[in-house]
Amino acid sequence: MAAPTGQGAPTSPARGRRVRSRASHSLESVLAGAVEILDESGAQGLTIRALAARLGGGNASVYWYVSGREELLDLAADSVLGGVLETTADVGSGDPIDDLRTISVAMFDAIADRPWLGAYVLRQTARQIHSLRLYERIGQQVMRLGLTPRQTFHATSAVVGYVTGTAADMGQEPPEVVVSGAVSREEYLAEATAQWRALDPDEFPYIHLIIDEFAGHDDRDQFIDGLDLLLAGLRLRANR
Amino acid sequence: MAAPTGQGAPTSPARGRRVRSRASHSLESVLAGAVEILDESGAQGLTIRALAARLGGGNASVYWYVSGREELLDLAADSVLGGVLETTADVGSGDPIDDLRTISVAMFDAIADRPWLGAYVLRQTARQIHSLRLYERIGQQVMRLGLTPRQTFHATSAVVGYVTGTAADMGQEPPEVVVSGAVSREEYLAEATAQWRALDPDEFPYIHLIIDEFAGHDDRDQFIDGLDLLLAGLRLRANR
DNA sequence: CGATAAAATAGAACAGTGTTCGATAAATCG
DNA sequence: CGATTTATCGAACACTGTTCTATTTTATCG
Repeated sequence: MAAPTGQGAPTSPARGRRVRSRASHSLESVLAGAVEILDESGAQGLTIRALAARLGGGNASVYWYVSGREELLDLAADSVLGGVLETTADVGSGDPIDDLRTISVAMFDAIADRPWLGAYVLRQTARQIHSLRLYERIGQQVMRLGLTPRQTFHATSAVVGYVTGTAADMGQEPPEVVVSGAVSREEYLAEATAQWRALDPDEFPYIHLIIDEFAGHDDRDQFIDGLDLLLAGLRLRANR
Repeated sequence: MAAPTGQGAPTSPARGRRVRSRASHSLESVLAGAVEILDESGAQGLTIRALAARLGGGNASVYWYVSGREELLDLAADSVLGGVLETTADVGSGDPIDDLRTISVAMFDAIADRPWLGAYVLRQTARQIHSLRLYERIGQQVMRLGLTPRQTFHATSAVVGYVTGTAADMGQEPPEVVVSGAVSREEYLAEATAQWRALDPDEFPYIHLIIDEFAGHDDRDQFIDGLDLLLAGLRLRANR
């Protein structure tokens, strides 16, 4: 009745001399298939039926490994974050704020080109074990700054909030016309900036000041620049 | 469900006086109804049928005012942000960073108790006029710091990213069991912290350091504390 | 071994969704 | 008044997540 939603790998299915008349999955293969679909066609493209078809089985089989679509998305996001955990496994021996920066950038990179990820990352740590560990790892760097528990908690939340918020914003699912390929990404951006240029300069001085920057900006640079603002403020507080 | 008047004989033109046999809407009433439903039952509760029923008309009528559900959500979110725009109308004559703080907090307050808002705010400025103006207003405060266009753009994006990211995170739609009322919010939180407390202290020192803070924390305080970190870093850069 | 229980798989059906279509009523205007 | 535009609405379509039940495969154990 209860599906093994936590971590347990179902007993190995890979053996058998007889030809299978039924498909055979595992939590890992289900999540891998989900991530594939998500990467290809976004969160909207991940339907239970599409996933079942990719796995070569029936729809209902997915529900053996996952309680529903929501948990599927949470776990798929969490599985990707496992990669970030590995990438940053050895971080933690340098300057605390430098280490914080390293982890944050790694996290950003993971989310940046996965538009679907932002919305499901660090949502339900009860079922997202990798997310929890990543949160812990970030918190540990902040701990080394010697602040109070309260300050440590707030600073960690601020960093996580900035990273996920900015990454989610930048990795936003493009409109369907772009996904479908009817309009190229460049055309779409050109039209957006054109619309901004048409705004009244007296009413929108800021937009007009930064429009050229916007038109040719790099998301990653922008993210890191903002992150450094936050970390500068944090360093200031730590040295007080 | 039924039409307000005279559903029995739709085509009968009632002798002396005309009887309205059809509902009549407007974009404003459609968005207002949408916001009502969103406030009551979250993004998942906003279905076209539920909205049409509240407006007392047919489903298809909604599509006269809005291209689809996606645009409906974008516009509903934008209409709420109009309130923030009014609240902060007179901001802009004090210390730039203080003003930035004021606007950010106003924006946070608007999103905080509207779990659905976070995901749709500042998404499609092409159709979200209030969002665009709010973005402009934030940018104008940053402009006053006398940074380069590039720095101004990055700093503005950082503030917006932090505010929306943190607010969206904090205003997350609670699990269905909480929404439905099967489990109270306190019980849910108690269970979550209990699960954290059960973690190995050697492996999760950070979690154990902050668990008491987490259990009794106030979202708003936490948000403002983190915001001040970011603004401190910004002030540092401005004075350089 | 073989029987019995448990773990997995899958087809079909259910209730609900966003959206489109065509008909039609109401408002507008010459 | 008639003609045209604006707005409303029921019905239908294609698709969704999910559940039910039956069935197959694997593990357990006397």
